[in-house]
Amino acid sequence: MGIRAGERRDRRDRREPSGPQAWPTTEAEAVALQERLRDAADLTAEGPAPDQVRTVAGVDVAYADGGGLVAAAVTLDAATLDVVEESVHVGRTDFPYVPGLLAFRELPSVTAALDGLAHRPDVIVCDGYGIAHPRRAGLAVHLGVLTGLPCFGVAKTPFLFDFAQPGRERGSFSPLTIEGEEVGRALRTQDGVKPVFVSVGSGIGLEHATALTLRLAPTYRQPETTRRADHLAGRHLAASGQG
DNA sequence: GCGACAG
DNA sequence: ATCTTGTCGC
Repeated sequence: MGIRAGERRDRRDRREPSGPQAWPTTEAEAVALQERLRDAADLTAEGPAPDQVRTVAGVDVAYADGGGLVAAAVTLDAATLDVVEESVHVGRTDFPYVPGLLAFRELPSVTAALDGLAHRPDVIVCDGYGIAHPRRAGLAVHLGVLTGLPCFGVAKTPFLFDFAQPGRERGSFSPLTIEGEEVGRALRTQDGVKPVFVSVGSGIGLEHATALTLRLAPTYRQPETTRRADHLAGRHLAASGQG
């Protein structure tokens, strides 16, 4: 039944042998890995400007009861926003949702879905945070390091940072800060709607991540990458019985 | 010490 | 995340 938030489990309780690359199964191991990933992220690259991005992939996960899940990856043409290809992975997770450790719950299945794509996208957009994270190692940092691709996050709700409301017009933004350090932006993608929260993961700077997010969200609050992946995962979960 | 806390 | 109907507005 997996571990629960706040629960510890020592080595001999694991079912999998503990190799050097073993995926963490306890909170302590997960935190230790994040502290190494934080240093492996490329936070200096400007990354591709929107005009240089040909394809961009969105990833998301839909959950059933008991740990069952469907991860989806959808690649879009960055210029037209047409779907180029889709991939789903039906699996499960035993890692619980713990704020700050979301990557350990979602990424194994997300990477499996990405592996199902025939072509590597130029950029990946996550549903969650990058460096706007207590250890600067959110989902997008983790996935960027794992894939070696430019990666950033677009989240829907605030996490652990300070920010002021941006102007009401599409394109307005304000900084997300942690102890005075800028870790992302609250970005208004449509006039008068709640802002989304953009933070880089690895291999792309905040300027390009912001510009690409706006380009990916011409009509709705969330970028089309996230919407497409969200819908694909949900559709597939419903079709596969559970939900 | 007790909450709050991406999805 | 997920559970869920109608409803206000363009």
